[in-house]
Amino acid sequence: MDKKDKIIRNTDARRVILEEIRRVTSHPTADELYEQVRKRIPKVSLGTVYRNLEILTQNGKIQKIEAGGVQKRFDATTEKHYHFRCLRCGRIVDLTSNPVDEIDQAVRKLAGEGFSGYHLEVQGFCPSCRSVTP
Amino acid sequence: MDKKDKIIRNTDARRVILEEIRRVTSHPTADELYEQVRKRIPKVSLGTVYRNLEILTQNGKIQKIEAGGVQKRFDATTEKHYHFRCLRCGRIVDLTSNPVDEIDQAVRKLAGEGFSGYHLEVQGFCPSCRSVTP
DNA sequence: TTATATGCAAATTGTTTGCCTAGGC
DNA sequence: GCCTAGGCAAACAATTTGCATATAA
Repeated sequence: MDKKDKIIRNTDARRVILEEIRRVTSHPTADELYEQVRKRIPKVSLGTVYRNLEILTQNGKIQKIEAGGVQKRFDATTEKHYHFRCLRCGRIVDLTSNPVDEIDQAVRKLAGEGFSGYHLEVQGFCPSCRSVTP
Repeated sequence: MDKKDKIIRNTDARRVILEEIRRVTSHPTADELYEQVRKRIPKVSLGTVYRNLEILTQNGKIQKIEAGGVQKRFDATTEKHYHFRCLRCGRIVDLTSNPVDEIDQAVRKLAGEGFSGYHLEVQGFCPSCRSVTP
């Protein structure tokens, strides 16, 4: 039996976590959710919340907002450009091709003028990671 | 004297950190830089690297790639949409207006087809944070 | 000389994991 | 009954901070 065929049980904690995240539009953090869930299941643990958020994400029920990655990275280039992050090795490369203005315009159309900047991160597998076993 | 007028000294550590980050295009993490800097200033400390990266970022000499934020956030909406993150309070709101396809297209033009997804995060101050003291 | 910067270590913060028990199917 | 999930606490990883000393200006 494949690892992905593991049976996903329908537990209280899991159901309540999903309900609570669906109740709000605030994009809660793990421990904001923990606080909410605790009102309904007082003995739930933070570990359970993290484990279930991970599982729900794997199953496409929710999404983890995960631009960024674990460690912060630094960039000597301060001009506008975009980033490609490899989902396997974590490497970041610059995307410097031309549609900068195009994206700029679309973002402006989307967000108005009340913003100070934006960050576009394209994700996928970099060439060297694409050539190894999945 | 304003806090921002603090005199920035020209120290060895600071200069070497900046040189090292400029020497590469790999968007190093703090401890990758620490390893590099250590080759030239063996007794440098990781704390110094972090402190200087922060200062260099404040001064616009480098940029911290900081989509994300410290804690991960979760989203019950799995359809494509974008996020606005308030730089003061950290709140995230969805940007769901229409130029989704426009941005999609521009990203495709930018990155080709070899990607699995992307994340657009617009940053600024949200209305309630805009109305309090800077 | 004096305020800024550093080294070092300890503290914090966010997240993950091991282990043993509970509970869904 | 078996195997996935949960609780709890300890382990981890990344980053920040306090404090005494060093150093640029």
